[in-house]
Amino acid sequence: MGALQALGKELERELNRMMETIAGLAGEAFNINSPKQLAVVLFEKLKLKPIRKTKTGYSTDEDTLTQLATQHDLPAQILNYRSLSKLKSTYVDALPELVNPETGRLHTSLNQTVAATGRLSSTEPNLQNIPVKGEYGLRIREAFITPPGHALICADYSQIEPRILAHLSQDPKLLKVFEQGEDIHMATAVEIFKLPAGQITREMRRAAKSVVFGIVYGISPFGLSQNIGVSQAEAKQYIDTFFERFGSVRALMDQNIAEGKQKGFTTTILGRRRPIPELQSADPTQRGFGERMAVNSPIQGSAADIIKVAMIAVSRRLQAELPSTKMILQVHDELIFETPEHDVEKAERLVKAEMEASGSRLGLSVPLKVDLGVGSNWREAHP
DNA sequence: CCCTTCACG
DNA sequence: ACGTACGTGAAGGGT
Repeated sequence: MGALQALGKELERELNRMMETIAGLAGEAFNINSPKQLAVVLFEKLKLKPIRKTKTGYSTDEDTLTQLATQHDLPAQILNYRSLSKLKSTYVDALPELVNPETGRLHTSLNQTVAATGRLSSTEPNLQNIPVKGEYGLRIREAFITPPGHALICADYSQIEPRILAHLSQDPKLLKVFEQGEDIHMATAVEIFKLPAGQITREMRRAAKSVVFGIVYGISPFGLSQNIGVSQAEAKQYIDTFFERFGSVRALMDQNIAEGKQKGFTTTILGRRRPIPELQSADPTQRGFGERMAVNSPIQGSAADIIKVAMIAVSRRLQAELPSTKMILQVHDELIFETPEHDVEKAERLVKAEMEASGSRLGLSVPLKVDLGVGSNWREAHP
């Protein structure tokens, strides 16, 4: 974690430079970390158009500032400042303080009874939200290193939630995509844009990816339109076409909502229940929340079931066959191991095999696929 | 202590 | 007309 001290100094200098630029653009110095003070500068002093309100005032969140960036130079600078400030306070400054003096390592707590869907959660520190994007994010990951002679192995499930969607819905087209090892987002794009694969652009594939995410989250035309920056009408068209082409998915969503309403809870493939009282609410907004939870919980929760089954199987076999290889973290769809260098190849094979086998153990009708990465730090090891 | 924001899957 | 994509945890501001 010594690397983080140096990074902290660098970020401090960078943040100070940005603070001056921002004060110049704003015409005054103010606390950039205060949404309230920022709102005064943006919406009263500079007279920019507010996008939407929060409970306490005008929003200055990322989405808002991105839109305001077309009117003025300040919002983009604020966004830059915010992202660096976040990394510095939450990770670069905080993590070294939490290193255990006895072991010289970070030890998280994994909570099994917090997340309503059955996922684990991680606290003090949360090691499930360590940055993974951007120059500084990657440098934070580089600070997570192995002892000499050891390596990290990262193993993550590829597209686990869409695979579960295919299994739960038994949609013939989705099942075929995964059985044949096709690209789910390309296949979705082909369907919703009604074009051959050769004519699908990167933009179209990206939009299709958002549609799949949207389905898993309990989609609305508004949410999708916001996410991919098209009109609500266009977003609605994508969704309608998706359901036209993947009819069993709509049937699954309807069934999850109806059953949740009737029983008061939803269920995962291992029988874990999530109560959803909102489904019985008279308030349409609350009911909407409930319906999205009813769609998402069986999917997110079944993914949690699968990785937990895999963790038990992997840990059993490691103890018996490669006792020096340790499972050190779970991040929802990925497992991270520390292993002596001479065991890397055996450990990789064992981990991949057991993680992929947990799908068939639970009777999944689609294959699971695990990607592997190896390295001496967390950045290198990330697949 | 609540609110807002933002890091991850 | 209104609010509107799922699940978390941590930091900082402000009351």
